[in-house]
Amino acid sequence: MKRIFDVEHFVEELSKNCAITEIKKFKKDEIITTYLIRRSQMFILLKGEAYLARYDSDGNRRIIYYFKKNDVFGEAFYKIHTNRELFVVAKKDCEVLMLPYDTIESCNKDCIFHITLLKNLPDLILNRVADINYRTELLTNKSIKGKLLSYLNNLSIETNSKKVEIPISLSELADYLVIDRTAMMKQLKKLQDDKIISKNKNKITILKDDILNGV
Amino acid sequence: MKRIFDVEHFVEELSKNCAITEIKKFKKDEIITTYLIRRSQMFILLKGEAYLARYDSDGNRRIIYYFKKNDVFGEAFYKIHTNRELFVVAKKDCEVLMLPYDTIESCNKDCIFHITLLKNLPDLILNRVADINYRTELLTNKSIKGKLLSYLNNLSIETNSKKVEIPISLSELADYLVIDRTAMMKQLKKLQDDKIISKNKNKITILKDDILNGV
DNA sequence: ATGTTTTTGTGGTATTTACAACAGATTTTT
DNA sequence: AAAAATCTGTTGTAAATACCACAAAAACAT
Repeated sequence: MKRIFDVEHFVEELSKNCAITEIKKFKKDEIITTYLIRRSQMFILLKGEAYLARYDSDGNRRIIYYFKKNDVFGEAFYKIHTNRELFVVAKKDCEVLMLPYDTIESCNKDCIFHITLLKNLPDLILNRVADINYRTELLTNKSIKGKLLSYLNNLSIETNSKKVEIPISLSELADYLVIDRTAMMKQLKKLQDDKIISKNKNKITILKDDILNGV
Repeated sequence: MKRIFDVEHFVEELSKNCAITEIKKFKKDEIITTYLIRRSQMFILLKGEAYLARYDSDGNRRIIYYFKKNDVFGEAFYKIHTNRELFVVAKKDCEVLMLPYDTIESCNKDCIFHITLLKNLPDLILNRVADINYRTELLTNKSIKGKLLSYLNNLSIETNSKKVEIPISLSELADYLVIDRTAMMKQLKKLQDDKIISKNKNKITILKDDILNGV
């Protein structure tokens, strides 16, 4: 497994050397940024959790992504061609590193902070891309059963174990897979009835060898 | 709209100066690469069309992405944590630039080819990310109607016109939106009955002002 | 030009899913 | 420690969707 550069740790050590670094703190539910206009800014989440969401005209919230530590975000990752505003909101108290594009490169040549950051930025971005691709692949399943089994199968491979623990709440999982929570519960029950999995709260044991068979 | 660096044009002009550049041609239906093992290679599509697909044990093909000119792809964009192989296949005859990671930076310092490429790679990647995010956002719609209207609305904003032409076949669109084609046709018909759109083949006119309202 | 493949289009039906309503358990906030 | 909020779990029902079969139109290949 590829080791991920830990921005938080690195920032603590080196940010004092750099004059233009800006770290902002956000309380739960505060808006970190929006994607409506170009800001030529990138953000790296140092602490806490956040999500990217869209609010439709009925006030319904649709969550597009959950961001975790070391995740990179900002409007640079989006085409601005939509009339609905995207918000990044702090899910828990957050600490965010703000990176204006233009100054990323223009900082003092000897600034070890920016040199190191620049060197690691592509990896951070690629890591983020892998996350997005991973989710997209889950979403290319047409059925709830397919989404669930793909998700569980991936978890199982990642942890190299048939016993997996879903790291988010089942409510969030339903959001993440873009399915109705209660419909998901029914499928989870059916998977238990069919002896494909066993389950206790968010702890799930995969009982079959190739659960993706026939999905 | 951001101008995209055209790799094909650039390659034609400069690749002769570089010894390690490799361009490969693929015939329709040939496999360009797989994502099962780490290859430390990145690919840029210069000509033609390709798609990323997964084949399940029943031999069913599930298309994850369609790649177009200037698109960057490779296993670097994926976590390798799945036991199902991903293939990139030429949809039409293709020309592909192959970039081994390690040599991207290690080529002769004066090689203008690699210097230019390196400078533009982040943009190419970000552009690809925007595409992926765009699709993910479409897929976060729970209903066929929502997916269709989001898609049409985006097309309309992009072209700044109420009359849009779907650039792919309706079959491919259904794949792209991960919905059954015939179910999609029914929704398209319903949208016409409800006077939200009018349609002739793949030419669609949006009749309402805010079609996303209530989606 | 002719046969082949792909695409568009429609209708029927079984299945899946979303939605609503609710209650107890668990977690978080005050 | 109490109150509030979130989460898990279940049920019933209406609505949406996938799947099947089929035919005409269009695009493509020989």
